[in-house]
Amino acid sequence: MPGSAEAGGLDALLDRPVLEVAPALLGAVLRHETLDGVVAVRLTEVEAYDGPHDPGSHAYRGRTARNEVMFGPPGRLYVYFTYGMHFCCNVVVGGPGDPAAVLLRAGEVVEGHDLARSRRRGGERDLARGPARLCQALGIDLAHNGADLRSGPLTLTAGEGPRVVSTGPRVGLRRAADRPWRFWAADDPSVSVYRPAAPRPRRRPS
DNA sequence: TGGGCGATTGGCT
DNA sequence: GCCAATCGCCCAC
Repeated sequence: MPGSAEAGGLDALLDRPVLEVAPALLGAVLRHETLDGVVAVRLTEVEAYDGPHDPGSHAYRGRTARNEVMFGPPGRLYVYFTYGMHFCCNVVVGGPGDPAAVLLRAGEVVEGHDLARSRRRGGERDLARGPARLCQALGIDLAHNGADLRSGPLTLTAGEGPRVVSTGPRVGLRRAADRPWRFWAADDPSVSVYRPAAPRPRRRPS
């Protein structure tokens, strides 16, 4: 099946254009081991952010303290804090100086259900349904920004992807909202709900 | 140096 | 469907 990758093939997987990497990450498993135990999530929804060419990317306006990790080597986790209360995480793609990344938007908990539930409110289906929920279920925060996903407490393992991959516009973006760079496993209940960006109120409706 | 706004979520109408 | 929570980032002044 096209796009499928074997476990351990992470480096080969990430060494491709981000628009190819993103759908290929569907089915991959992100696993986090802490003192509390282990939670692992099989990815069912991701979004591609194409560095300097993409007005929707954090890296569009160049290197800053926040997006530093995006400019580093691939295979690391880029974590950012948003809305004053949530964390979201990305897999860094592309070589140094090419700040592409794949936002991990949703997944299905495949290991550590009890621990994930203790970190989150809500039912099984909602445990990792949405980028901030996924981070919460896995216990990911800013302390994990820049973490190497090949070894250590956080690992990403390529896996078999879904039979059908759907594509559509990314969620919540005002800029470049038309680019269909969101990828998800068709008919998977753990995929998050699409919400277009809230339109900015007109300053002076004249 | 100030202020608008965000790759969101959950609670309430 | 609507909206508050909540604060760091970043651009404009």
